[in-house]
Amino acid sequence: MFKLCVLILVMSIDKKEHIMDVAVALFAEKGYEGTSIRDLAHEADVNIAMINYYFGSKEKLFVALLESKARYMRERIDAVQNDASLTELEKLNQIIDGYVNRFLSQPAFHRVLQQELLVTNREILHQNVIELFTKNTQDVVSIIEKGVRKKIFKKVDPPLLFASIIGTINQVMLSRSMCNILMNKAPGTDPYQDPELKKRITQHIKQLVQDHLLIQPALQKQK
Amino acid sequence: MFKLCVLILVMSIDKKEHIMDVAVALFAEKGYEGTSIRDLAHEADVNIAMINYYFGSKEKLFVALLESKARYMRERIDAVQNDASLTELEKLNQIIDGYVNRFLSQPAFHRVLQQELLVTNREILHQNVIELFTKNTQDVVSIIEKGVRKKIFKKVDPPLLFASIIGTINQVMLSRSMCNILMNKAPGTDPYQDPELKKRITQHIKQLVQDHLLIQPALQKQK
DNA sequence: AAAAATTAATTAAACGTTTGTTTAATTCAA
DNA sequence: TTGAATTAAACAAACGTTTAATTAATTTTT
Repeated sequence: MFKLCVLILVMSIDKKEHIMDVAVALFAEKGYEGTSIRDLAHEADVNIAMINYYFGSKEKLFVALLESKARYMRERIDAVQNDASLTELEKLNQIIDGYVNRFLSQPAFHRVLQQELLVTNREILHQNVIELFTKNTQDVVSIIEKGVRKKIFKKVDPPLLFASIIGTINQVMLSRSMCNILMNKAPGTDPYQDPELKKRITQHIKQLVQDHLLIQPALQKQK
Repeated sequence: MFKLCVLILVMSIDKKEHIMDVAVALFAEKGYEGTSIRDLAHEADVNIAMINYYFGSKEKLFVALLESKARYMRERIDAVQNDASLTELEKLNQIIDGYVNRFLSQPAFHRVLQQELLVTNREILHQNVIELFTKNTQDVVSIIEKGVRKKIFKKVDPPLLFASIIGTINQVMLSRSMCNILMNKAPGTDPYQDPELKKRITQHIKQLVQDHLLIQPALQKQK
């Protein structure tokens, strides 16, 4: 009874968004192809026809969903990059903070994105995400290279270091049960809710990057 | 004409394996749900009914495929772990070599595995892979912890360091185009064929881990 | 302000495809 | 001649989508 009331309230605000929210959750759980419109309609408590009425088709719903939620990805690194008052390491640290925050704040959507990237065939998203990723990679790489030129950083493999940063976060988010194992939590719980997790991940990555980059880590630590 | 001959030759050796090989390639490209039995039959040049004749069902084919190919994952770390003649760092280095070799040697199957892990719903594989992953995580973690106790390693976050190792490889293999960007290659080429890639990844990860773990990296390097 | 007209939202039912699977007949090999 | 391998055809179920009818909301007219 209470659930019904909440549902009606939520739906009255914006039915389209309600459908999209349910879609993200279902796609994350079953995959895009694995989720039928009937599943979605039932779970969102709307008629099957409403989905095509609002979005046109299943694929268009998917695209709408991506464009709506992917905005949090588009926030570029420009701001950080052009801030002259920051050292290269500080820039990297801020970028790490940004990625961890964004990725962990929307685990379901993140999962949908990852799924889509692993399906080479479907071109809808691939192109867009790749493009964004290219830009981000180049930005981070150029920051690292600048640090290397300044002799602040050791000579490293910049693109692969970027892969390590992103890859660490992705790995933690790959599977809920995997995350629970990594975090030494009970198998059933939802690890992404824990604010401690975010802190732990950022700390680890920052330390990892710092150790890898700085020529005299001991000295830097003291400052 | 030549292609047809090769196909017949390959099929005559073992038709079941031929179907499974084509299935891995298709699943990797389109996903399990996105690949129809008709797709698969056409691509493998066999009758649709043959797939059910050999495997019983689409799902059983999938399980057979996983069990057949996943063996390369099951090769445990025991051998390395119990070798007393190796230092903790050397053990980690060997483990890194092992993961990079195994993951990069079968990129298509690796992609299928990753896809499956991202689908929370389907339980077929999840349980098995999780179980294996747990064991491997614990093994690597205990090696790191031993190094910490021996005061060879700094006090780090062992499970997250493991996540960084695996995550880096996974990140590189997430998308062919992404890998080409990371490797600064032409967009069309297949990066996983390049033997230089394997070398570069292992080198990077080993250096990353070493920098993160060793208390005096400068001294260690000289030895 | 009430009634009528118009537009939007919602529904159940049916549409044509495609899905995985099975059948029954046929070819092949032992 | 017997059993396995292979085929084309048909199967029911599920898929995304559309239709036509109905209800709700909004605007226009009186």
